[in-house]
Amino acid sequence: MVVQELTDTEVDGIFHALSDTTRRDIVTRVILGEQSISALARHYDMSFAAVQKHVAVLERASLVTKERNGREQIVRGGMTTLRKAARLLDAYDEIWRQRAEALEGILAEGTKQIEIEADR
Amino acid sequence: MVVQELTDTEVDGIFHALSDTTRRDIVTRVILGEQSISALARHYDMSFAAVQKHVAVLERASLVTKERNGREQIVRGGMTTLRKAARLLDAYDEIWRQRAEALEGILAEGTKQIEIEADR
DNA sequence: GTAACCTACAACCAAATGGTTGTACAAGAA
DNA sequence: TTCTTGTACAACCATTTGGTTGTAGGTTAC
Repeated sequence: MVVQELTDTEVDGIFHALSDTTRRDIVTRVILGEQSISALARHYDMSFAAVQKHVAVLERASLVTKERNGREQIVRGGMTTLRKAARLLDAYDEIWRQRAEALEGILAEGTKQIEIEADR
Repeated sequence: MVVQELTDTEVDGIFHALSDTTRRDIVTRVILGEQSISALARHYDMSFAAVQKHVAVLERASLVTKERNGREQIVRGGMTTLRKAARLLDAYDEIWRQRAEALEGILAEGTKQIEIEADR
């Protein structure tokens, strides 16, 4: 499925980035208000370096951006990417509904036998 | 963030399951029409066992269900879980919009200085 | 019956993941 | 200047991941 100018690899990265509770929590915090990495790190029971790595994963997926401000690195939310992921999942729902409608149509016809992509 | 009767571990599993191109493709195929595992396997350049493992990952995340029919194992889409994931991502967008509105309100006030969860 | 097919599962492997500690360096504060 | 803070990055480690092959058992077809 091709949706919204995102490559498969990019989508892989987005969902991988979101597959960790700590990283999702970081996303929540930065969209509520940008934070320095060390400010973020104080919230978690792990080393600064570990949090730094989590932020790097999110940054690679364009879910957050970093911007240096003096000695601090400010992390902000990359909402467009998050929205793209949301719309991607909506697309599955869309396919599902279309298929449901198609099936209703077939049942309404009653006579024709249509094999839907059986492929076996 | 707590959303929709899903534990952190479950959400981890859902996003992890979706972080692989082959697995997303399997989801697409089964919501278009349920398929046996071997029928799915023919589409990919990897062993049957590898596809079996991918299906197992999706099943653990409740993104698909399996039902035996004779010697075949029929894979179907678990759309409710997919919808929950979509709504979860929508929730981030919701937070983002609320925050944007709050910031507008602050700017409109003009006089007060409000520190939003700076935490440093 | 035998043969072919579909599935399950174990064992194995290389690579990636998620954490750690340690070192180094720049920017602010005292 | 010196001290502290914030960051970057390398090295290391245990575990997980994503693939393989091989073996075994249950169905269906002939």
